[in-house]
Amino acid sequence: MTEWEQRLASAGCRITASRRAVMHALTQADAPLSPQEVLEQAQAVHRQLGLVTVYRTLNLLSELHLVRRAHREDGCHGYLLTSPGHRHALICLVCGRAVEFSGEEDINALIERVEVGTGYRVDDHLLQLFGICPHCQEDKG
Amino acid sequence: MTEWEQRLASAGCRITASRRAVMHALTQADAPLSPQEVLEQAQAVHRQLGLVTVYRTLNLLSELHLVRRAHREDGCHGYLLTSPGHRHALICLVCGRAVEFSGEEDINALIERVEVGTGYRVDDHLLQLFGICPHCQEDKG
DNA sequence: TTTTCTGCAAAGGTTTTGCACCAAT
DNA sequence: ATTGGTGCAAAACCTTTGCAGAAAA
Repeated sequence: MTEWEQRLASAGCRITASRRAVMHALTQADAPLSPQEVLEQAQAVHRQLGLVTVYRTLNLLSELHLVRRAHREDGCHGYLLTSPGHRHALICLVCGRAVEFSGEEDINALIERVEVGTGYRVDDHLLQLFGICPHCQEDKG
Repeated sequence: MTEWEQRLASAGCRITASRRAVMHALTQADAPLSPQEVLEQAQAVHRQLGLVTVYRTLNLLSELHLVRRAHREDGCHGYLLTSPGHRHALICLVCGRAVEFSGEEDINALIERVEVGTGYRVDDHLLQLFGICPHCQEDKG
Protein backbone atom coordinates (compact mmCIF):
# COMPACT_ATOMS: atom_id res chain seq x y z
CA MET A 1 0.00 0.00 0.00
CA THR A 2 1.45 3.32 -1.03
CA GLU A 3 1.61 6.37 1.19
CA TRP A 4 -1.30 8.13 -0.50
CA GLU A 5 -3.43 5.00 -0.31
CA GLN A 6 -2.86 4.86 3.42
CA ARG A 7 -3.73 8.53 3.69
CA LEU A 8 -6.99 7.91 1.84
CA ALA A 9 -7.82 4.81 3.88
CA SER A 10 -7.21 6.55 7.19
CA ALA A 11 -9.59 9.29 6.08
CA GLY A 12 -12.26 6.65 5.62
CA CYS A 13 -12.07 6.71 1.83
CA ARG A 14 -11.88 3.73 -0.47
CA ILE A 15 -9.09 2.84 -2.86
CA THR A 16 -10.63 2.58 -6.31
CA ALA A 17 -9.44 2.15 -9.87
CA SER A 18 -10.49 5.74 -10.66
CA ARG A 19 -8.41 7.18 -7.88
CA ARG A 20 -5.41 5.08 -8.81
CA ALA A 21 -5.73 6.25 -12.41
CA VAL A 22 -5.88 9.93 -11.42
CA MET A 23 -2.88 9.62 -9.11
CA HIS A 24 -1.03 7.77 -11.84
CA ALA A 25 -1.66 10.61 -14.30
CA LEU A 26 -0.45 13.22 -11.84
CA THR A 27 2.63 11.20 -10.97
CA GLN A 28 3.65 11.06 -14.63
CA ALA A 29 3.08 14.79 -15.23
CA ASP A 30 5.79 17.45 -15.12
CA ALA A 31 3.41 20.40 -15.27
CA PRO A 32 0.06 21.13 -13.64
CA LEU A 33 -2.67 19.21 -15.48
CA SER A 34 -6.16 20.50 -16.13
CA PRO A 35 -9.03 18.16 -15.23
CA GLN A 36 -9.50 17.43 -18.93
CA GLU A 37 -5.82 16.54 -19.29
CA VAL A 38 -5.98 14.36 -16.20
CA LEU A 39 -8.90 12.54 -17.78
CA GLU A 40 -7.02 11.93 -21.02
CA GLN A 41 -3.90 10.67 -19.26
CA ALA A 42 -5.85 8.57 -16.78
CA GLN A 43 -8.02 6.89 -19.37
CA ALA A 44 -4.90 5.19 -20.70
CA VAL A 45 -5.01 3.19 -17.48
CA HIS A 46 -8.74 3.12 -16.80
CA ARG A 47 -10.85 3.35 -19.95
CA GLN A 48 -14.29 3.93 -18.53
CA LEU A 49 -13.22 6.85 -16.30
CA GLY A 50 -15.46 9.89 -16.61
CA LEU A 51 -14.72 13.60 -16.25
CA VAL A 52 -17.10 13.97 -13.33
CA THR A 53 -15.15 11.44 -11.34
CA VAL A 54 -11.92 13.26 -12.15
CA TYR A 55 -13.35 16.45 -10.64
CA ARG A 56 -14.58 14.66 -7.56
CA THR A 57 -11.28 12.86 -7.13
CA LEU A 58 -9.22 16.03 -7.54
CA ASN A 59 -11.36 17.81 -4.96
CA LEU A 60 -10.96 14.95 -2.55
CA LEU A 61 -7.20 14.78 -3.06
CA SER A 62 -6.97 18.55 -2.57
CA GLU A 63 -8.79 18.34 0.73
CA LEU A 64 -6.34 15.70 1.89
CA HIS A 65 -3.47 17.88 0.65
CA LEU A 66 -2.21 15.12 -1.59
CA VAL A 67 -2.69 17.40 -4.56
CA ARG A 68 -2.33 21.15 -4.96
CA ARG A 69 -4.21 23.53 -7.18
CA ALA A 70 -2.08 25.95 -9.16
CA HIS A 71 -2.67 28.82 -11.47
CA ARG A 72 -2.06 28.38 -15.20
CA GLU A 73 -1.47 31.27 -17.55
CA ASP A 74 -3.89 29.80 -20.08
CA GLY A 75 -6.65 30.47 -17.58
CA CYS A 76 -7.36 26.93 -16.47
CA HIS A 77 -6.72 25.49 -13.09
CA GLY A 78 -3.95 22.98 -12.94
CA TYR A 79 -3.41 20.21 -10.44
CA LEU A 80 -0.09 18.81 -9.32
CA LEU A 81 1.09 16.38 -6.66
CA THR A 82 2.04 17.90 -3.36
CA SER A 83 5.59 16.95 -2.65
CA PRO A 84 5.93 16.57 1.09
CA GLY A 85 7.48 19.58 2.79
CA HIS A 86 7.32 21.66 -0.38
CA ARG A 87 4.37 23.94 -0.07
CA HIS A 88 4.87 26.64 -2.68
CA ALA A 89 4.84 26.71 -6.45
CA LEU A 90 7.22 28.30 -8.93
CA ILE A 91 5.49 28.52 -12.29
CA CYS A 92 7.04 29.01 -15.72
CA LEU A 93 5.41 31.95 -17.49
CA VAL A 94 6.15 30.44 -20.90
CA CYS A 95 5.20 26.77 -20.74
CA GLY A 96 3.42 26.44 -17.41
CA ARG A 97 5.79 23.86 -15.93
CA ALA A 98 5.73 24.15 -12.17
CA VAL A 99 8.09 23.03 -9.47
CA GLU A 100 7.50 23.19 -5.76
CA PHE A 101 10.02 24.51 -3.31
CA SER A 102 10.34 24.74 0.41
CA GLY A 103 10.95 28.19 1.73
CA GLU A 104 9.99 27.71 5.33
CA GLU A 105 13.18 29.06 6.84
CA ASP A 106 13.05 32.38 5.01
CA ILE A 107 9.29 32.68 5.29
CA ASN A 108 9.35 32.03 9.00
CA ALA A 109 12.04 34.63 9.53
CA LEU A 110 9.96 37.12 7.58
CA ILE A 111 6.77 36.26 9.43
CA GLU A 112 8.45 36.72 12.77
CA ARG A 113 9.71 40.16 11.82
CA VAL A 114 6.31 41.18 10.50
CA GLU A 115 4.53 39.94 13.62
CA VAL A 116 6.82 42.00 15.82
CA GLY A 117 6.48 45.03 13.59
CA THR A 118 2.70 45.02 13.21
CA GLY A 119 1.27 43.29 16.27
CA TYR A 120 -0.66 40.89 14.04
CA ARG A 121 -0.60 37.15 14.70
CA VAL A 122 0.17 35.46 11.39
CA ASP A 123 -1.66 32.17 10.75
CA ASP A 124 -1.21 31.44 7.08
CA HIS A 125 0.50 32.61 3.94
CA LEU A 126 0.27 32.46 0.18
CA LEU A 127 3.43 32.55 -1.90
CA GLN A 128 3.83 31.97 -5.62
CA LEU A 129 6.89 32.65 -7.72
CA PHE A 130 6.78 33.31 -11.45
CA GLY A 131 9.68 32.92 -13.83
CA ILE A 132 11.22 31.05 -16.73
CA CYS A 133 12.13 27.38 -16.47
CA PRO A 134 15.49 26.02 -17.66
CA HIS A 135 13.82 24.41 -20.69
CA CYS A 136 12.34 27.69 -21.93
CA GLN A 137 15.53 29.61 -21.23
CA GLU A 138 17.33 27.26 -23.62
CA ASP A 139 14.72 27.68 -26.35
CA LYS A 140 15.39 31.40 -26.34
CA GLY A 141 19.18 31.33 -26.51
CA MET B 1 -2.31 61.32 -17.16
CA THR B 2 -1.24 58.38 -15.04
CA GLU B 3 1.35 55.82 -15.98
CA TRP B 4 -1.16 53.16 -16.90
CA GLU B 5 -3.17 55.59 -18.98
CA GLN B 6 -0.08 56.39 -20.99
CA ARG B 7 0.62 52.72 -21.43
CA LEU B 8 -2.91 52.20 -22.75
CA ALA B 9 -2.75 55.23 -25.03
CA SER B 10 0.57 54.22 -26.54
CA ALA B 11 -0.94 50.82 -27.33
CA GLY B 12 -3.64 52.58 -29.32
CA CYS B 13 -6.34 52.02 -26.72
CA ARG B 14 -8.77 54.58 -25.41
CA ILE B 15 -9.11 55.80 -21.86
CA THR B 16 -12.68 55.15 -20.82
CA ALA B 17 -14.74 55.35 -17.67
CA SER B 18 -14.95 51.55 -17.56
CA ARG B 19 -11.22 51.13 -17.65
CA ARG B 20 -10.70 53.78 -15.01
CA ALA B 21 -13.24 52.06 -12.80
CA VAL B 22 -11.57 48.67 -13.14
CA MET B 23 -8.12 50.10 -12.42
CA HIS B 24 -9.55 51.96 -9.44
CA ALA B 25 -10.98 48.75 -8.02
CA LEU B 26 -7.68 46.91 -8.42
CA THR B 27 -5.73 49.78 -6.92
CA GLN B 28 -7.90 49.72 -3.81
CA ALA B 29 -7.71 45.95 -3.45
CA ASP B 30 -5.36 44.24 -1.06
CA ALA B 31 -5.95 40.75 -2.40
CA PRO B 32 -6.50 39.27 -5.85
CA LEU B 33 -10.06 40.08 -6.98
CA SER B 34 -12.29 37.82 -9.03
CA PRO B 35 -13.98 39.41 -12.06
CA GLN B 36 -17.24 39.46 -10.11
CA GLU B 37 -15.55 41.26 -7.21
CA VAL B 38 -13.94 43.72 -9.59
CA LEU B 39 -17.39 44.47 -10.98
CA GLU B 40 -18.85 45.09 -7.54
CA GLN B 41 -16.01 47.38 -6.48
CA ALA B 42 -15.90 49.21 -9.78
CA GLN B 43 -19.63 49.85 -9.91
CA ALA B 44 -19.20 52.11 -6.89
CA VAL B 45 -17.42 54.44 -9.29
CA HIS B 46 -19.19 53.61 -12.53
CA ARG B 47 -22.75 52.37 -12.06
CA GLN B 48 -23.60 51.11 -15.53
CA LEU B 49 -20.47 48.94 -15.84
CA GLY B 50 -21.20 45.38 -16.96
CA LEU B 51 -19.46 42.10 -16.26
CA VAL B 52 -18.61 41.54 -19.91
CA THR B 53 -16.65 44.76 -20.00
CA VAL B 54 -14.81 43.75 -16.85
CA TYR B 55 -13.66 40.55 -18.54
CA ARG B 56 -12.59 42.39 -21.66
CA THR B 57 -10.78 45.03 -19.64
CA LEU B 58 -8.97 42.50 -17.47
CA ASN B 59 -7.83 40.61 -20.56
CA LEU B 60 -6.58 43.81 -22.13
CA LEU B 61 -4.75 44.87 -18.99
CA SER B 62 -3.21 41.41 -18.72
CA GLU B 63 -1.90 41.61 -22.25
CA LEU B 64 -0.29 44.96 -21.44
CA HIS B 65 1.12 43.43 -18.24
CA LEU B 66 -0.56 46.05 -16.10
CA VAL B 67 -2.43 43.29 -14.32
CA ARG B 68 -1.62 39.68 -13.54
CA ARG B 69 -3.78 36.65 -13.10
CA ALA B 70 -3.23 34.68 -9.91
CA HIS B 71 -4.50 31.57 -8.26
CA ARG B 72 -6.92 31.76 -5.36
CA GLU B 73 -7.41 28.99 -2.86
CA ASP B 74 -11.18 29.20 -3.28
CA GLY B 75 -10.73 28.08 -6.87
CA CYS B 76 -11.51 31.35 -8.62
CA HIS B 77 -9.09 33.30 -10.69
CA GLY B 78 -7.97 36.52 -9.14
CA TYR B 79 -6.52 39.61 -10.75
CA LEU B 80 -4.04 41.95 -9.14
CA LEU B 81 -2.00 44.93 -10.21
CA THR B 82 1.49 44.11 -11.40
CA SER B 83 3.45 45.01 -8.33
CA PRO B 84 5.03 48.45 -8.41
CA GLY B 85 7.73 48.38 -5.76
CA HIS B 86 6.59 45.00 -4.42
CA ARG B 87 4.39 45.79 -1.51
CA HIS B 88 2.81 42.89 0.30
CA ALA B 89 -0.31 42.72 2.40
CA LEU B 90 -1.06 41.15 5.75
CA ILE B 91 -4.80 40.70 6.02
CA CYS B 92 -6.88 40.19 9.17
CA LEU B 93 -9.06 37.10 8.80
CA VAL B 94 -11.65 38.52 11.20
CA CYS B 95 -12.20 42.13 10.18
CA GLY B 96 -10.35 42.38 6.87
CA ARG B 97 -8.02 45.18 7.98
CA ALA B 98 -4.84 45.06 5.97
CA VAL B 99 -1.38 46.44 6.60
CA GLU B 100 1.42 46.48 4.10
CA PHE B 101 4.96 45.39 4.72
CA SER B 102 8.13 45.05 2.75
CA GLY B 103 9.90 41.74 2.95
CA GLU B 104 12.43 42.20 0.23
CA GLU B 105 15.46 40.98 2.15
CA ASP B 106 13.95 37.65 3.13
CA ILE B 107 12.20 37.20 -0.21
CA ASN B 108 15.31 37.92 -2.17
CA ALA B 109 17.30 35.46 -0.10
CA LEU B 110 14.63 32.87 -0.75
CA ILE B 111 14.43 33.62 -4.47
CA GLU B 112 18.17 33.31 -4.83
CA ARG B 113 18.18 29.92 -3.17
CA VAL B 114 15.26 28.74 -5.28
CA GLU B 115 16.90 29.92 -8.50
CA VAL B 116 20.05 27.99 -7.68
CA GLY B 117 18.09 24.93 -6.62
CA THR B 118 15.72 24.75 -9.60
CA GLY B 119 17.49 26.41 -12.52
CA TYR B 120 14.49 28.68 -13.05
CA ARG B 121 14.95 32.41 -13.48
CA VAL B 122 12.49 34.09 -11.11
CA ASP B 123 10.87 37.28 -12.44
CA ASP B 124 8.06 38.05 -10.05
CA HIS B 125 6.36 36.87 -6.91
CA LEU B 126 3.08 36.98 -5.07
CA LEU B 127 3.09 36.93 -1.29
CA GLN B 128 0.20 37.40 1.10
CA LEU B 129 0.03 36.82 4.83
CA PHE B 130 -3.16 36.09 6.75
CA GLY B 131 -3.67 36.45 10.47
CA ILE B 132 -5.43 38.26 13.28
CA CYS B 133 -4.91 41.97 13.83
CA PRO B 134 -4.20 43.42 17.30
CA HIS B 135 -7.72 44.83 17.49
CA CYS B 136 -9.40 41.47 16.93
CA GLN B 137 -6.98 39.70 19.30
CA GLU B 138 -8.18 42.01 22.10
CA ASP B 139 -11.85 41.34 21.35
CA LYS B 140 -11.27 37.65 21.88
CA GLY B 141 -9.43 37.80 25.21
C1' DT C 1 -16.28 61.49 -38.56
C1' DT C 2 -14.06 57.33 -37.67
C1' DT C 3 -12.82 53.73 -34.86
C1' DT C 4 -12.96 51.65 -30.70
C1' DC C 5 -15.79 50.35 -26.63
C1' DT C 6 -19.85 48.97 -24.35
C1' DG C 7 -23.91 46.50 -22.92
C1' DC C 8 -27.05 43.07 -23.96
C1' DA C 9 -28.28 38.50 -25.35
C1' DA C 10 -26.81 34.30 -26.50
C1' DA C 11 -23.34 30.79 -27.22
C1' DG C 12 -19.53 28.01 -25.59
C1' DG C 13 -16.94 25.92 -21.76
C1' DT C 14 -16.21 24.27 -17.23
C1' DT C 15 -17.64 22.50 -12.80
C1' DT C 16 -21.20 20.73 -9.73
C1' DT C 17 -25.49 18.00 -8.51
C1' DG C 18 -29.18 14.28 -8.47
C1' DC C 19 -29.94 9.74 -9.06
C1' DA C 20 -29.79 4.82 -9.88
C1' DC C 21 -26.41 1.29 -10.24
C1' DC C 22 -21.91 -0.73 -8.94
C1' DA C 23 -17.92 -1.82 -6.02
C1' DA C 24 -14.93 -1.81 -1.86
C1' DT C 25 -14.82 -3.04 2.68
C1' DA D 1 -24.69 -6.34 3.81
C1' DT D 2 -23.52 -1.72 4.09
C1' DT D 3 -21.71 2.32 2.80
C1' DG D 4 -19.33 4.99 -0.35
C1' DG D 5 -18.09 5.74 -5.33
C1' DT D 6 -19.22 5.99 -10.29
C1' DG D 7 -21.20 7.36 -14.64
C1' DC D 8 -24.71 9.64 -16.98
C1' DA D 9 -27.69 13.52 -17.81
C1' DA D 10 -28.78 17.83 -16.66
C1' DA D 11 -28.26 21.99 -14.03
C1' DA D 12 -25.49 25.81 -12.56
C1' DC D 13 -21.67 28.64 -13.35
C1' DC D 14 -18.12 31.17 -15.62
C1' DT D 15 -16.18 33.27 -19.75
C1' DT D 16 -16.30 34.59 -24.57
C1' DT D 17 -18.62 36.26 -28.94
C1' DG D 18 -21.83 38.83 -32.22
C1' DC D 19 -24.04 42.82 -32.91
C1' DA D 20 -26.13 47.48 -32.80
C1' DG D 21 -25.76 51.65 -30.44
C1' DA D 22 -22.64 54.97 -27.64
C1' DA D 23 -18.37 57.28 -26.75
C1' DA D 24 -13.44 58.62 -27.34
C1' DA D 25 -10.17 60.57 -30.47
